[in-house]
Amino acid sequence: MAATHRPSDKTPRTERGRITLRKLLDAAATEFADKGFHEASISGITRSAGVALGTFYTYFDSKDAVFRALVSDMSAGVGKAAREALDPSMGALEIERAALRAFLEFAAEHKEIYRIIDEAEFVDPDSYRTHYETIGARIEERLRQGGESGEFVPGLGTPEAWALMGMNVFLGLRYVIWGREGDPDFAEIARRANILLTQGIGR
Amino acid sequence: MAATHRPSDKTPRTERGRITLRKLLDAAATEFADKGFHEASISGITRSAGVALGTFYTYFDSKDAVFRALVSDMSAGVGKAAREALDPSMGALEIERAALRAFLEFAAEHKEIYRIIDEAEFVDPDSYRTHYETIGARIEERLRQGGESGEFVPGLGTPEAWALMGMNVFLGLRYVIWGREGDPDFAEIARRANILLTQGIGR
DNA sequence: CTGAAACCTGAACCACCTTTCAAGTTTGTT
DNA sequence: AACAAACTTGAAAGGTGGTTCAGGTTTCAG
Repeated sequence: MAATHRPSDKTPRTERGRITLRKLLDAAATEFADKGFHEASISGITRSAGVALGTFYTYFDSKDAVFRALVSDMSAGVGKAAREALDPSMGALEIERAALRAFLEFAAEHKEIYRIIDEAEFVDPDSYRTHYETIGARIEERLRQGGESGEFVPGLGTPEAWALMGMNVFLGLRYVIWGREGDPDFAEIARRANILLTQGIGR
Repeated sequence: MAATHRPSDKTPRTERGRITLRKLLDAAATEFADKGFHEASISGITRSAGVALGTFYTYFDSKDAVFRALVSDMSAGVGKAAREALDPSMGALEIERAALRAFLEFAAEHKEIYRIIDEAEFVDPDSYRTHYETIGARIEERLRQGGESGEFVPGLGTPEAWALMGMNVFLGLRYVIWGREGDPDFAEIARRANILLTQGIGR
């Protein structure tokens, strides 16, 4: 079962324990998203979870441990959301447009997740890297399939996958996290990105 | 002159002062890059600069202030490097390839800079945002000019500029910061990204 | 019902670090 | 030479917040 980072098993054994753990995780997600890892405090987390300070250590070994648990949960959540938005009956091109649109919508819905995953670059670099390498590999596989079906040019690989992923992430940064009054909507962004991706910008 | 964030003028007035300031900035860059903002300590910075702890506060108001000074210096450094690599006599397409290649080479040469700028997202969000918005605006302007000259399709704007910037940043992350044995070299990466950008991946 | 394991509590411990400051040294100008 | 301003020093103040722990309460199997 969802083994944490190291053998110390703090899995709750009673219903009460499971409820407390959930309250702590939710409170931690909010606290980390609001204040960032270092400004966040265990006492803030336990206060907003409504439990005593010491209770935290019944479920986690350290502040780092709860952060890692969150990143791993959330990274899985992103993957799940992406998978659910994609339908293998769609054409390869359509899949990429749908993937970007789903990504933007998911990010808008869960901005707190994105702040936490981004901060993992500094708090828990391994998780951060794994997160992007997993997504990158998935994109690369889609490009390969598009190449086989003849919808994409053949020979697409890792560089193209990372380029596409970077496109998507930065469009998310600009239009979701930093969105401005009067910005085009997500569908329009996905459409323009898709044109760029398919036809390029050259004449 | 490089005014810091707030009026407190700590600019050195003697040669000795300028030397000490430089030693502190260099030491701070290394310390922040190695350990990250929060793990880094003022005493670590002054120790590696070879000055007493208190000397730090002759030149900076706080730990945040030295970090801000570094981000602002480095952001300017990136811009300068980019400008120097580009020659207006090149065609629009060639400019984009040269820009990416210069970016990758600069990043390889100054990995510490990139960790610091990335961490600014959490330590000094305004600088971080300004950094990317400035670069984004510059790219957008190049796309517009390429559109006017007929080398690019017309109507390119902010979304395309951010998509292109994201491509470049993620290729840097993957091939410079996380580079692996057997990866293609920067010229090859820039070439493939350029093809993607120009012709797209559609058939 | 009963006892052991699970869970909860919060004061106190403790390690660490930023920032201050009063006293000393060096630099540059008159 | 002489003085003021610039600069340096490092001990200590002052805060913060992660982590521990001994003692109390709740849960649940037998």
